[in-house]
Amino acid sequence: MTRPTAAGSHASPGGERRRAPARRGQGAALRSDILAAATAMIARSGDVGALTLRAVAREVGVAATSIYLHFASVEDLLEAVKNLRFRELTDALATAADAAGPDPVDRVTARAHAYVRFGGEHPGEYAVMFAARLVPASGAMPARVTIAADLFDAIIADLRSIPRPGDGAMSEPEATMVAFHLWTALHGIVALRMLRPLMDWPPVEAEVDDLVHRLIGRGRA
Amino acid sequence: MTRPTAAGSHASPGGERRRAPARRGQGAALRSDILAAATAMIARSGDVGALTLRAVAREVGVAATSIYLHFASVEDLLEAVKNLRFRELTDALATAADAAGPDPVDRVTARAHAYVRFGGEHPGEYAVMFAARLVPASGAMPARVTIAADLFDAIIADLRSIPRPGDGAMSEPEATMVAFHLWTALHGIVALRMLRPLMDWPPVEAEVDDLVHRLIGRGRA
DNA sequence: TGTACATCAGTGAACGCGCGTTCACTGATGTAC
DNA sequence: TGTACATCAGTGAACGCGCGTTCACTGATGTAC
Repeated sequence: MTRPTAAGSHASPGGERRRAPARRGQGAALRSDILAAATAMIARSGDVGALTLRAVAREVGVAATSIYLHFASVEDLLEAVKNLRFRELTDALATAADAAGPDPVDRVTARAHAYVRFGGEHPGEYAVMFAARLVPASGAMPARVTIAADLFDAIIADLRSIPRPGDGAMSEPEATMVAFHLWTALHGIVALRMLRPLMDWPPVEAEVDDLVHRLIGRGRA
Repeated sequence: MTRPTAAGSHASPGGERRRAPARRGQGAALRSDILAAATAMIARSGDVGALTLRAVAREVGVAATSIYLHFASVEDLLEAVKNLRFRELTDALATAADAAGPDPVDRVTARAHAYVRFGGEHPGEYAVMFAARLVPASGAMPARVTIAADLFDAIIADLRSIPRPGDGAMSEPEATMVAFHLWTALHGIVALRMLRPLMDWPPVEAEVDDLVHRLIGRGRA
């Protein structure tokens, strides 16, 4: 049986799929192919160390050196993947809050559920987004930090507009503290469920609901 | 200047320290030397991938093959290190609870502080303890799981003995849920402070105190 | 309309490195006779 | 008291592998004249 040749690629003697060169002016297409392949590999492994330049090149069906046409190094590529996924996460939270309507408790709860849903559905990507060397290579703040700051402010604003009869609204310091609690606790939920899949965790929706209610100072649901 | 030769070791032509062979019957000494070196390397890097058999052998001052005298593989060695550190963490929590006296809120709070203190003081080891392949290599439960289960039960017992005037003690399901909240939130605090050292986090003691009070249903401290 | 040339989108061989693991070997030190 | 031997605690060379990165090169395609 002769192998059919897919449009835009052909089988090499070794059997690997080889990507057809882009048309003139379409060189940037390789860049997104590389990003997509790197993301797929990360999604599978959840391991920063498993993302090697040569493995990405193999996955894309391109010479290892071709990666350098678009990324200066493996770290560069990894940083680009992280930023894309980070944007995706913040977008998911914003969308969830919008869909939840005007009630601040609903909005905060919706974001919390969206956060753990993202982590649960993209464990490998989530792990890599938050993976880091203990000693960071450069002291520069990545772009995603400011994106996260906006999100943080939006959550604090929602927390402060929660009506608490007889107790008054949250102060800014209190809301900030609760926002930190939310983030750390949700990260813990995602991370530990990922790292300890054999534990019998409570149902995740119930856990998040109960957590949010306790943190914002309401009684159990 | 002739190099002085340390007791129990001598300098090789290459300049590396070389460990003197153990005396007869003392072969197990190498095992603890290997564990100590592996722990030190992990403490420095916080990265499972950085722990290579050859690097450990270099650190100990021994031939790479000598590792095999005590560990079947790198994974074996890593597992041994993890179990040691895990025992250390659970011991620290038990000690903190004992020192806190009989009040259940004090005991839970003391354990929470001990947890984040352990993580803050041993970030590399903590990271490795909770590092895992996304797909675990073997389906077998490590020994540390049962240790953790005992600790979990102790915390649940403390939570259930917290007096709540007018509300009654926590039910077992409620206490279990709160124990999960505590663990995930504390893990989040340790992990995110480690992974995002440039963020301006709140003072950790205040964060933990506030978190514990919210989770157990008391007002702010 | 032709054609020389510049540019684009890559390729392929080679480098030196550190890795886990194997294999047969080596000294020193106890111990049985 | 000697001495042969077993055991202990390692060693050292070698293997094949995948890695990041370098370097000079190659076709195809557009474009100026």
